[in-house]
Amino acid sequence: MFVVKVDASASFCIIGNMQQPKPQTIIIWTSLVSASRTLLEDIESALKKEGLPTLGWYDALLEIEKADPDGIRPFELKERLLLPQYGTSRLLDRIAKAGFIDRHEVERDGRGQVIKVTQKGRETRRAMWPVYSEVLMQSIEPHFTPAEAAEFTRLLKKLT
Amino acid sequence: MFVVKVDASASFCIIGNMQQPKPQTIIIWTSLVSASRTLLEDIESALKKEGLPTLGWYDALLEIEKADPDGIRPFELKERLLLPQYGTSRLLDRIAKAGFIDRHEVERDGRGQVIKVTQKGRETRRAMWPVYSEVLMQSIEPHFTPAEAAEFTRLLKKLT
DNA sequence: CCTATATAAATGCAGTTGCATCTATATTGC
DNA sequence: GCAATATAGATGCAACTGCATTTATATAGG
Repeated sequence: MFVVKVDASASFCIIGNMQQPKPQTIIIWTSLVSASRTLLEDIESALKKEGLPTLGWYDALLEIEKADPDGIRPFELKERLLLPQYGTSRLLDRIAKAGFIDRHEVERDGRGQVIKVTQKGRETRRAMWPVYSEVLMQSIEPHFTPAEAAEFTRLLKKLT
Repeated sequence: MFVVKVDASASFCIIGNMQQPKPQTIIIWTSLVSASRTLLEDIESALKKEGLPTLGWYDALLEIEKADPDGIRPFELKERLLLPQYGTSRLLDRIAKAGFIDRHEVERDGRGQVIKVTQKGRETRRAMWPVYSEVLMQSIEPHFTPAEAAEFTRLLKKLT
């Protein structure tokens, strides 16, 4: 469930002499959420239209692929994707069921496993990129001059 | 499932002579998602810590409250919150079960209903605002001068 | 060596979402 | 007035998420 609305008008929000956010702050917040939500939905819907997996799978496949040829441990993947442990475990279940990764036992640690991407996984991720990047290009690039893009990047990074 | 990773390096992404996004575009995208995701999580976790409902409820309660005293139809709410019809229907179920809204029959249309906020709903939304706005202030305001905030707003709005 | 604790990963359960469909009432065109 | 269609809203089902707990193995301390 996403946020779109914030109302800071006096009648709805001012309580005693509590410090209030500046109007600009609220505009930044709502525009930020609405921009990322829209982009996200556009990308997911383009992928779905092509019968391709979701962005979550893309991210996971990319990280696993980057770890080639050694493979990657689920606990490492979880840190790189900023996912909870159980989320990673189940995501890997689904990706494995689709045949995009293999799970291998690991030498020195009987608790663990090593994940490696399959050829099919590589090809699928590769097929996703043009769809994914197309939406990014169409939705972002027309709006900014190079100078604006640089400034935008600088400002966005302050939030992270 | 959220996106954090995009890789546009040649080895992973260049396919034939396909047009590629500029590096800046990808940085904008990833920073945007990661900033809004972080903020969202911070706000949700602050609300949860206080035993308050989620942001989705906040938005809905606010819109319903703004429609006082006439109330609002679910199909109007759905448009204002940009939620799917079934999502709205179920969100209202849950909010009603918590006693934050009442559903009334509507005069001229036997299919429909009118939603009105209850006193308890009003109080709950009011209690959420300080928690919500506190995170916004702390996470956003320290990073920007007024001029930067204005420029950031301008750039963000281009994406919507 | 053996118990206590820490780490890797899986899982049961409840809540939420997306999708498709269904029910009920309204509106339109004949 | 009546059939066809449109609109308001609910719901069954499958997939996904968060939370808490569980299983299995590793490591540390005595």
